[in-house]
Amino acid sequence: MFSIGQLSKQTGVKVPTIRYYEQVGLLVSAGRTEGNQRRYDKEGLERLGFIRHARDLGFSIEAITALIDLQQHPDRSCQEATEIAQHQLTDVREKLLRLKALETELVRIADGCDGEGSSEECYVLASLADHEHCRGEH
Amino acid sequence: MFSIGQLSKQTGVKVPTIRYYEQVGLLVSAGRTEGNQRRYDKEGLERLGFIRHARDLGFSIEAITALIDLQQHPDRSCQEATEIAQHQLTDVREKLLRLKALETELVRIADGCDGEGSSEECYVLASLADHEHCRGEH
DNA sequence: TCTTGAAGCTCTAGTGACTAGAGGTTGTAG
DNA sequence: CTACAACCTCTAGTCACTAGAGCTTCAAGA
Ligand SMILES: [Zn+2]
Ligand SMILES: [Zn+2]
Ligand SMILES: [Zn+2]
Ligand SMILES: [Zn+2]
Repeated sequence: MFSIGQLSKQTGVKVPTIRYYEQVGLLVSAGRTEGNQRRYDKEGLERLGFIRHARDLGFSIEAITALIDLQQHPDRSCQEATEIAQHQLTDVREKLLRLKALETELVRIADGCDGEGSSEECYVLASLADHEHCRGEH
Repeated sequence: MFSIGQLSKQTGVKVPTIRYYEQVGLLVSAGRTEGNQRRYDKEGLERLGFIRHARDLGFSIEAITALIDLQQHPDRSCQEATEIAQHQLTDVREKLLRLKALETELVRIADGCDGEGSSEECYVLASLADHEHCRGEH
């Protein structure tokens, strides 16, 4: 049995975050001591590892809840799991596209001024004031 | 003079968002009617355009506040403006790197299962359970 | 057995940048 | 003059935590 602190150390998830996961129904402790402290077993440790890894990959709490739910029913089809993963991939790709567009514009904007003039004639400020300066959409 | 709704239409910023910008000190109306409704002048319209564009480029409210502050003092050096832009660019690039790593792993994960098996033997779930499956860091 | 202090507990509130809704008031076109 | 769209303020909700107050428990050393 592990205390919440030991769980935290082993997974790299902060203690208040673990309590938060319990609050939203993602991870319940195996039980409590007489003094009301949480105790976890190996299963809890593994589940927190799963949560941690999925969060690191950007999955939402809601998605992770669904995935764990699926994991608890080994005989169910995993179709939903692939759908969730596909959705997450789509999401990441959309963000990538957006950020690439931003990067292009920001390079132009940031490199357009050496910061040695007055703010009146600053290319950074002028670029922000008018999207017409931009090369593309974003 | 424009009403808040007209300002909203011209800039594409929603009415409650404009009120929110006022609340955080970004955009104050030129005045109020007898009946307490906001009225904006051309300057307000331009400033909201600036805010909108900067937000679209991912700048934080705090950064935009500093940029507008600078804009109000045409004789000041624009060094801070370039610093803010550079910082934003760095930020975007960090996010890009992270998302690219995520994309790589998610492609592998999502393509690793056709969703037709049982959740027990699902590659998606197995990959989430163990970072060892991952090709790189993320 | 006692003491001490790290670690645990609950509860509330704050973060960023909005968004939604309730419940009431004003502006304006017909 | 009457409708009603648009406006007003205020509170609360979103997401995934994070911080802090004020208290209790656990475990190791004396
Ligand atoms: Zn400049
Ligand atoms: Zn632009
Ligand atoms: Zn599968
Ligand atoms: Zn991984």
